[in-house]
Amino acid sequence: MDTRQKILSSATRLFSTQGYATTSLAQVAKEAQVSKALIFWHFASKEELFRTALTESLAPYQIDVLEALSGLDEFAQIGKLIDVYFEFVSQNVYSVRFLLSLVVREEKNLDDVLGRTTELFRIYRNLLADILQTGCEKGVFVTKVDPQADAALIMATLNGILVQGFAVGGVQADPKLLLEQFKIGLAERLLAPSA
Amino acid sequence: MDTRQKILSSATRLFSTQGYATTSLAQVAKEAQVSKALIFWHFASKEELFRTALTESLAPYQIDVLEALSGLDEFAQIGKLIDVYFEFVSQNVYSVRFLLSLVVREEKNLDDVLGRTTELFRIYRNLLADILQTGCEKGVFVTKVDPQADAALIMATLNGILVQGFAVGGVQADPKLLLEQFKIGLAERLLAPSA
DNA sequence: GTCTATAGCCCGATAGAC
DNA sequence: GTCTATCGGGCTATAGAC
Repeated sequence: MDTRQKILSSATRLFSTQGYATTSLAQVAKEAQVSKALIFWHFASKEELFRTALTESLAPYQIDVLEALSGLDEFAQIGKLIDVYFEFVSQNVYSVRFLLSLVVREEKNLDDVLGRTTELFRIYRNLLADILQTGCEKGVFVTKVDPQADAALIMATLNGILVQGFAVGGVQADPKLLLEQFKIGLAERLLAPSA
Repeated sequence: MDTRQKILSSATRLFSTQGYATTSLAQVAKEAQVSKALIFWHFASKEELFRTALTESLAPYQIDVLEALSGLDEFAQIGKLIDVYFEFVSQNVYSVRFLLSLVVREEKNLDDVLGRTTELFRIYRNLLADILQTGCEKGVFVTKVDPQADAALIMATLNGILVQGFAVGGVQADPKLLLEQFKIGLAERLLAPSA
């Protein structure tokens, strides 16, 4: 890994756990094992480093899940989608936590960076809504479904489980367990008595 | 409002929107219309100001909902509990957002302050679990229920909706709408075909 | 490209007058 | 209780040698 990348990955890790203001360039330099001044050779300012780190850590974000869904019935597709979402989050804890902290605080003007995320979010939700609608039309789901609203609700639940997973403090249940419980609930609601 | 309170309320507002590190005492002083030094007369350090602000804004947190629940059947109780939770959050957006940001970041050693919150959270969840169990035993809920897990799941969903409400960015649906959708789903699952 | 050294600023905190 | 003035330190960013 070249120096620029070393700086970037250190910056990403530190910014994501400590936030922008709390993280000093001295800290980044130390972790990346370079001098402070070198950071300024690669990046014009702390802010540019921040934006670059954020953007690059966002770049690999994509949900190409379509092929994984083929051959499954609509209910299994939803289950798969949920699993993919959580696998994705687990593998990107740092930047997910990072983005979440940006959302919770009203930090800086990051609408441009956050835009990429909300777009992914929207795509994912629409995918979910499509599956719900198709499953409903096909008769796979017996219950009446409001595709858009229910998709948004599923996303909300997933995010809720996710956030509870962050609260290391104590009360929270195991996210994996909650996830399974959630799927059971979905099955009971969507597939209903007959199934 | 006396000076100490002015300082505290300015601090709460600023800390909650900007975070601890990003907020300077100069800023607090300016907003509270006092001098920086005066802050140090009332509070030993920035950290003490922070903890005091947090604790005091947490003090009114209590969910005395028991009387509001009496006379309702178990399903209505859950609905009521959900409404109360959201009303509560709506009326405390600042500090809720604040606490959430503390959870998302691994900021400082706030386990003591956060403890109060997690305790409330646990109480609320247990209340929910109790109602679920009672409703199940009474036969109000037809579906098999795992009280603890399902209660945690309901909490997760509520929090998820809440977080999505924070993401002002654009995609999110109206929290109130999601909430209604959630209740419908609960009804379909818990009360089932007969009811 | 990488370093050391340092300028210049803002912060938290203190001293001391009123 | 409230202020002004100021300290020591850490920060971002720059200058300049190698």
